[in-house]
Amino acid sequence: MHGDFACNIAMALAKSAKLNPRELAQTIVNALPIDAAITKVEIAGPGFINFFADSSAQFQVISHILAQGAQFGLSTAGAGQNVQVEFVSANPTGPLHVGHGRGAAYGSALANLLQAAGFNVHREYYVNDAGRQMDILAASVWLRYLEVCGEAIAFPSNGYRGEYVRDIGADLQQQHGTAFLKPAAEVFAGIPADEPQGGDKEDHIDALIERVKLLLAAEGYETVFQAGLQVILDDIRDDLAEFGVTYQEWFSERRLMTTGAVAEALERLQTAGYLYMKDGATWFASSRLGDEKDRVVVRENGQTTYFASDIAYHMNKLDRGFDQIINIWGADHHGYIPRVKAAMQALGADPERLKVLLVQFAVLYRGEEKVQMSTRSGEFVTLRQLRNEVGGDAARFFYVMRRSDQHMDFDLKLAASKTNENPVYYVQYAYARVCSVLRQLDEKGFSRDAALGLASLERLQESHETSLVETLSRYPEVLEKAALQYEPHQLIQYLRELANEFHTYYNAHQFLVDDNALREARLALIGAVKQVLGNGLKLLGIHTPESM
RNA sequence: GCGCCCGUAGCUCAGCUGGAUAGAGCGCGGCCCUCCGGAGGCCGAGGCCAGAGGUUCGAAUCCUCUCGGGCGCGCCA
Repeated sequence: MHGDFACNIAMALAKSAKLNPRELAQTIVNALPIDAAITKVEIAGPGFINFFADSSAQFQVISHILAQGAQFGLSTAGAGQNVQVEFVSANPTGPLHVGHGRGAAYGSALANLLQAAGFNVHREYYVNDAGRQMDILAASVWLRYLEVCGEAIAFPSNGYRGEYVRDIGADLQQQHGTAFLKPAAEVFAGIPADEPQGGDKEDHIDALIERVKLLLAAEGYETVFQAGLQVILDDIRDDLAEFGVTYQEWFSERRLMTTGAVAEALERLQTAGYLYMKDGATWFASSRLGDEKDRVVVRENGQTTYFASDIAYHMNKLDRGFDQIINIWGADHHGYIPRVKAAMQALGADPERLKVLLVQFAVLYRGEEKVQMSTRSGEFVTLRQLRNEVGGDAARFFYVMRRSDQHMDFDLKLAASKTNENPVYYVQYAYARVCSVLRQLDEKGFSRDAALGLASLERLQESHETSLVETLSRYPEVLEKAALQYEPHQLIQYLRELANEFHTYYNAHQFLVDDNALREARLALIGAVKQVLGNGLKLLGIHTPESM
């Protein structure tokens, strides 16, 4: 602010010292040792102590940045702790939509940040490939398949109606011909009416699922099920990869069930005395551990619940020895946190090891107009459409630009625009501009002498230059703070600030001057700017174009 | 009804483990070198930080209440 470093200790201690803050500050200043790196100490305002650093000490950061390159800014704050970051984890029942996009951009940026801060990061996607929703998908695929085979189907109102389901049904027909064909009359015989016919859509679809399983038998059902799962999961994987989001592991919920992990988790809860029977179901006494009420883990029909899988999943995470477990969830799941923490506690683990970060939904706009979305009718904007419309860089930038735990308005028109209204290009342009200047070197017949630049840094006496150096030197602390507070948007704020200072400098001074020492010093400075912009953008998963 | 989150410039948002004159982008009104890329820069107008109390030397920041908005309260996932 007012000094290179500021200190408020005099005000904080004024009361217990029974002195007024400025007097106390003076006493402290008088007692300070002399240090060559500090040129001046001042008392200001209500009692702040401001320290001014020697400029040559400040300039050293340029040499550090250029020497360390991509390593500059990395810290060891994480001390090699193992952190698992689980994010997106959308049900594989359809393509990712824009809501998942925010979790993807945020989770991926956060994971990169944590890694840069010295944590050992494990990125994971939890695949909900078990449960009723997947059965509904399998049934939907099969019904579309029957349509392709020529059967007349009244498609259930609660089924997955998206086009992609038709495609999967058609593929199934291509690969297996009529192997799974059954007459429509047989499929629907005795099934309770669907909602449009005055029935209950849930009863209707559940009965259909039972019928599909019966008619296809276990093996046939598995084929249809896998056809749907694999196509959709591959699509999600490709989609995320194109968005710059990759994982160390895709963790299957089904695997938890088939390996007996769910049963084992329930046994452990049983042994610990947290399970009881009521109304034919098995309940977990989560209310004893801070939850609002107890939760069912085994349904009356003998099926375990999603929550039971999640208990097993978190037990598995604990067993894998992660020091920190980070779950990134949609904000609509916030009520779910206490029961998961309760489960961890019941399993004998410290619930503090789990950190749940909530991502609020983004509301889409095209200019003034709100984009309506509805999952049930299959009318939603997919992440892929978003990327096609605005580009991956703009999408990531916009998603991460705001605090993740706050609602955001996402203006597609603005994100897609290639004008100065769009903040994405602002930062990239600064990077490209430095590249452009460096290209100009040759054209102007200058040759590079990096050593001369580093030896001439004290020539950088313009106010633009000293403040740019100050901003560059802040990068490591910004990075570390953004990581430890799980707030990538702090990094974006910083990069915008750095880009702004660079653009201002660019407009105020010529870099390619005839004075060799000054020119090289300036090139060293803007080279450092380029490096820091590049390091930051890379962590955010945004490209660094050399020209635009 | 109960619980969680949020109300900061015309708009979108930073700032929130208390600190100096509350910031940025867009929009709006002026302006910018025959010179490295004008996707840039400079200047200006624009605020009772939703409202009311409280704690404190000091509150946008912490506490309480009111008003306004979002979300959650399944043997769904």
